[in-house]
Amino acid sequence: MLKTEDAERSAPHATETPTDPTPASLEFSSVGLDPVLQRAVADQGYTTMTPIQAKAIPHVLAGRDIMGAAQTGTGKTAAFSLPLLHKMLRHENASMSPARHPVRALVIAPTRELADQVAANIKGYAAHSKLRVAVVYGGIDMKPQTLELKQGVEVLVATPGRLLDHIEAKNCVLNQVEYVVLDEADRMLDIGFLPDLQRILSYLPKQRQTLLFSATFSPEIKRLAESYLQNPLLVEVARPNATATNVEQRFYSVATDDKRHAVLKLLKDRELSQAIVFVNSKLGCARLARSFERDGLRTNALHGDKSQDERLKALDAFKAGSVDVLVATDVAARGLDIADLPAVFNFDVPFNAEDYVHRIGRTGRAGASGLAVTLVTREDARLIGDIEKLIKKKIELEPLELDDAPPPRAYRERSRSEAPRSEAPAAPRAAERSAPRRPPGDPFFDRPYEPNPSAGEPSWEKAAPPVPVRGLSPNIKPKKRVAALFGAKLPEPQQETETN
DNA sequence: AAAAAAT
Repeated sequence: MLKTEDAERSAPHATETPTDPTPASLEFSSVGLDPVLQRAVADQGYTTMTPIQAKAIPHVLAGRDIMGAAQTGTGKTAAFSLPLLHKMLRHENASMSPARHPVRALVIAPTRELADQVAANIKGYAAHSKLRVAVVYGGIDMKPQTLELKQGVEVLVATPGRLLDHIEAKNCVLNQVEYVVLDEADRMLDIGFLPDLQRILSYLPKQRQTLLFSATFSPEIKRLAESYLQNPLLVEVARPNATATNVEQRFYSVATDDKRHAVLKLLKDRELSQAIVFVNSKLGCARLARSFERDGLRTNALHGDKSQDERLKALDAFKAGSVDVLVATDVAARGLDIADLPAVFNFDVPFNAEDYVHRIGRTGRAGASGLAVTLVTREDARLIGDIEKLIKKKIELEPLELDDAPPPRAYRERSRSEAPRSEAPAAPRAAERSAPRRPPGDPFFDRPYEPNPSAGEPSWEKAAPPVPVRGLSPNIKPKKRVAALFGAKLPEPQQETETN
């Protein structure tokens, strides 16, 4: 969410929706939220809505099913949680017995950390109300969660696996859920999550309001999503898959063996106080983190093979500034809100272009500026082409001049206790002394993708027209549709039973 | 070529 002065900087590239009840102004006070919520919003210093909030809140209040697309870091969580909380406060469910405590709103997220964060935000908005907000996810003891659920919660935030555990253990009652939100909806609907998601949805009433939010929506996912929505409305304030304009995106062509060196050099040259370095595999993540540690950087690894305790600690330490470099897999790609993060590195080019958008969305949040560096090897040409097409921006590959010296050892000399964290890492002396013998490297390959307007390909400036959301075509079953979408086989039913 | 999410 943006504060007043920031709001104008990220003016909406509005895609008008015909039935759009645009609020009178961008002030939170103009949409008539319950005073209890307005107070909570004010507590956090917010007065002005972001574009996605201004556009989505009236429709959510009006009870519409929504597919919401807006760039990363523009306040999607508040866009759905404030109006839902408002409705829950206004409409006390008279039929519900006070002895039972049915969940009324369910929010599902793709990672534990994101579920945690979303729950924390919603708790903030609900702070002055009596609504109870809980979060459940795997990797930690189930008992405290069970206890909390049994005492009753109105808003439940969850990751899919643990939620199913609780459902099947009858720890929570979901047959009176009125509102469902899929955060990072395109991820929740992808092949890996879909079976769990479908099972969860099968426990919910058909009659409900469903909200889908993400910064990225492929046309295929949009179509699939329709089958879970009733008379849905597409709310978008930027072309889907758009990257934030306040993030400087650089692409350097480097040799695989030079990548580590390149990160160290750029950290120094750009005087970056902190950065997330994304890698594609858990093993690579652990190795790179260890290597940075040997170079004297304060480093943590964050990936799915770490214990939940370690994961949370790594994230907290990074947020607190006691760690400079967080090496992470795509577990950290989506949704995480790390205030004032100056830079994101793609040590590996992500396999999915969508993940590129989400990764770099960790910087430049709430209108701040950010730097996104992607290291590109010759094997990555196709992936870069995919990204170019997705974000509809021309990608200029640049050479990166590396010193011939070995990766800087001067980092080692920097003691952990000295050197305030705002200071840039110490200069690598060896690197400074030796003249660069390597000539400035040429990009390894030609431009991977040039738009061809005569072939109907979009030009960089012109955003693709918004895709209208139409009704579900009833003759295609969602499962089949997914199989068709991905050209892949769905998990065989036997595979599930085999695991016992 | 992978990661994530239950144990």
